Amino acid sequence: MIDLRKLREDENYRTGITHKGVDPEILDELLELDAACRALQGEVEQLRSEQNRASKDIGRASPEEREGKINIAATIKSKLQEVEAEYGRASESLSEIAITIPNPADPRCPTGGEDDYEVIEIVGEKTEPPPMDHAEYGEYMGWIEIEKAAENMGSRFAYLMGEAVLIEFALVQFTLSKLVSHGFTPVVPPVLVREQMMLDAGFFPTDRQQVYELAEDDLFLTGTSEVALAGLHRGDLLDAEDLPIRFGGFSSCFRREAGTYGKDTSGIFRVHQFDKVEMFSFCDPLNSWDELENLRNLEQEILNELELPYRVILVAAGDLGAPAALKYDCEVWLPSEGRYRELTSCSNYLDYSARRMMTRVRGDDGNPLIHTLNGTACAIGRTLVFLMEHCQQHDGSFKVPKVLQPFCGLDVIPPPTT
RNA sequence: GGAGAGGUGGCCGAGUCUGGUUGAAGGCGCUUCCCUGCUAAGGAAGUAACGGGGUAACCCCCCGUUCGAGGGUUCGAAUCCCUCCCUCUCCGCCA
Repeated sequence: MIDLRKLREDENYRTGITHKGVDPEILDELLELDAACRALQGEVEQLRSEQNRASKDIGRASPEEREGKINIAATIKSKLQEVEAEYGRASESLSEIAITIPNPADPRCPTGGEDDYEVIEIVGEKTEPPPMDHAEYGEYMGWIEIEKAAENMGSRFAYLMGEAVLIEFALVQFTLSKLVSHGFTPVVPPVLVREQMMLDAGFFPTDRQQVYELAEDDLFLTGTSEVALAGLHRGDLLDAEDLPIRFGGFSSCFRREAGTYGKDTSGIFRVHQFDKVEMFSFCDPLNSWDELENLRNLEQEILNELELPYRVILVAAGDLGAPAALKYDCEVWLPSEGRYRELTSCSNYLDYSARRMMTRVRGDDGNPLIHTLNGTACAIGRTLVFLMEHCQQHDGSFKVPKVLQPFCGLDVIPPPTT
């Protein structure tokens, strides 16, 4: 959730929000409600103070005096109840709007939408399309079973099979061991969370239609382990010397992919379920921007070691998710499509999620909210897509990237003999 | 799924039956000071968070909220009532 005080005091904060495409009128409305709320809060608190005094007075009073004093307190109470009801209504409509306001975009974000990204860095060479795209190759190698998945589960599901599974686990081991060496604690988090968790992590209400819901149990399947990881320090007051606290979460991820009809329909580029290793950092607000660069460096290191050609872009304000203030995407060259496609990303949420989570750091001058950051270490399914195209040899064999070989015991996987 | 017990400040733990200066005894821990050749022991004081407001600003002051969460009863709730969440014990079931 955004910082209402900053919104009314800091012009830059406001423009950061409008850059995300929020109508300024909504912000004005919000500020009016906020002012009204605070005024009412003052009234309520003053009346409550009077009432508290009156009640305490009754406790001290002699039995003869009580009747009269109770009457006095009762009239204060009825007045209080009126104002309280009004305040309740006001603050409810305030938070109803406030929760929908995205975190302001950082000034470094390019303005505009999806196509207005800024290219930061290009690594490696664009390559020619291989004989088969990943979907064809996956079927050829017996790694991806889509037809049976479609019959059993519907569209956008796949069985991952054979050596692809070994490579998946090699990717997990490879990235997790790298993260551990950088001070990340590995986590296998629950993938079902309560609605409150979704709200507090900053995913609801904006992304609600992307999430699978188990209505019977008021639980939601997470689209990324980030959601559960964010809750790992709910309500905690942390010591600065313990920060940053870094977690590497491994989990399956579930996405409804609503509104993507017709997009990426072949293969496993975009499916309802995939596995992912995610980085998450609880960071001192003083150096969260450095931490973002750390996460980006790690992502690039992983791509470098997998020998994938990619570019890094700075995502434009209008294309950021609600909680992100700044986001880098690493886009890998997909030869069959002749374009870069998103594989990993990292972003700084600043205090947007921490505000609802009430995760703070002990300070000399108050206890400020910590900053949370997250980044993809390895989106496994999609990484396999890129590997299937880049490591595919002309004889149909698959050359396992060097860094993965120790983790799966494979170097060159021959094509099927039949 | 069935039966029972319980959730109080950084931690432990009273208070709940019998509602009233209880933001909450006591202990531990922590901070500062004193004592001590050093350490240990001992003595003194302090020690929650969040929100709103005052102030040029604050280490300052005022007010409010918080005893798992949300409602209710009452002039007044940690204490009484309802709903929910969580933890523990026993039984059942189970990877």
